[in-house]
Amino acid sequence: MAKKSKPRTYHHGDLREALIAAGAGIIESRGLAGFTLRECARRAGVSHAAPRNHFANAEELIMVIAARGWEEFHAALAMTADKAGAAPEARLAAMGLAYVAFALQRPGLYSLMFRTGDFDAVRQASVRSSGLATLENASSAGWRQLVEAVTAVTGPSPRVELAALHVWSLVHGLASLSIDCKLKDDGVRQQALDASLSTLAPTIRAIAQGVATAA
Amino acid sequence: MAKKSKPRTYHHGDLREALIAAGAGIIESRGLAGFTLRECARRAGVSHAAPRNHFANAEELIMVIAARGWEEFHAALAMTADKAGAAPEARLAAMGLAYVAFALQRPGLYSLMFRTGDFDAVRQASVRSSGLATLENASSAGWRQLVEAVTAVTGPSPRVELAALHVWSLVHGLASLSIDCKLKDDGVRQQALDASLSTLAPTIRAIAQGVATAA
DNA sequence: ATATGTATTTTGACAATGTCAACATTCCGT
DNA sequence: ACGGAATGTTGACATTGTCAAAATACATAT
Repeated sequence: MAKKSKPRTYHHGDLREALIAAGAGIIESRGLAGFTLRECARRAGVSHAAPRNHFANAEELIMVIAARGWEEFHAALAMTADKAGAAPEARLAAMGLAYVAFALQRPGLYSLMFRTGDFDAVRQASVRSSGLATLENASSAGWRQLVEAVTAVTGPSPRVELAALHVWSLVHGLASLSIDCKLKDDGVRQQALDASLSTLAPTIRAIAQGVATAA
Repeated sequence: MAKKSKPRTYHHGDLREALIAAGAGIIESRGLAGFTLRECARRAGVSHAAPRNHFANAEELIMVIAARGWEEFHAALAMTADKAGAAPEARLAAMGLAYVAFALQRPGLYSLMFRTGDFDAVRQASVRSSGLATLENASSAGWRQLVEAVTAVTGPSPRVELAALHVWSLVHGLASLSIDCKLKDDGVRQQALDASLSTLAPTIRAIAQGVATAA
């Protein structure tokens, strides 16, 4: 009498994953504001207090979902980086495109990933939630990935991180503006993204070298 | 028996403004997640259902607070633009600094302003809430302001809006990353902002002209 | 294989919240 | 001064997150 096709470990199949999936679905369709622990339980076919055995509170489940988002995100970017050739500039541009594409394909998840979370409250209760440690791991792994791609373009420099931050701000800003409906037109967004990415290489070289580009 | 020192118009002083102020205070201190209509009422010293006479629902009050945020934001940027000299590049850089400064000084309000809101649901009930129309007004006024400042640097071009979008993405991205704690170090942020702004002029000229900058 | 302990789930409860309807109070124009 | 309209209060209801206690299914030791 498990849910469907998962006569897994215990009583009900593995509820933990079911709850994560349910929560992710809610967040994708209705956004974080529509997230409800009881609705997750309903979708998983269990009683309203069942989630408590797997997550100390609602916030913890949300954080685990965010961590999964980071993992997926990181994996998508890594795949893009692999597929793209070795040409540094093209690779960086491809990653920028993939970045924004991911954000627009899963706006709810992406927004959640960047939400100011109550990390401390969660760490306190995160002994059992193995997925939580990966949140900062996946996040910082993505950052290293970006720094690497930028370094390939600029060459080594103590200011590479500033250049990488420039790139990150640019793509994150464009993605956020698009998601938050401040930028509605798809065509304009595509043009803006292309334009920004095509001018990226000289800019980050200038930042890495610590001088302004020549006008 | 009004609240404190405002024997204003009606029964209780003007509750509308008191609720807006209370809500803004909550959002600044505890974030949008900590916002509660009943807490607003408490802070204003009225009963829990009193807000209903001024706002159809909680969302409407939130939207009005966001609209006020946009007005303040727009005013702050306009003042900066006025103070800065006529030199286009310096003016644009000053606006960028002011932009990020505002976002960091009022992170709760700034985040709220960029939240994906349920505009339609509010418009439906926004007959009486005069402040709501200003939300999109102030937002688009800020946009025009930015396009103008960018045009002053690039000269007129059909692609000016793409360049302006580049600038907006950059500062919004940096501000968002800072607020969301993905960028913790203040010194690094300041350096990154300086670096990005100092390379801005050539980049947006390149975008406006539709060609990549020379490497 | 059976008994016992443990992990998991359910049930029931409580406080807090948003929203509504009915009622009470205050204000304003006539 | 009076009556209607604006404003505020009270009480209620459904929903939610969280907790404690009881009930259930599983796993392991014997």
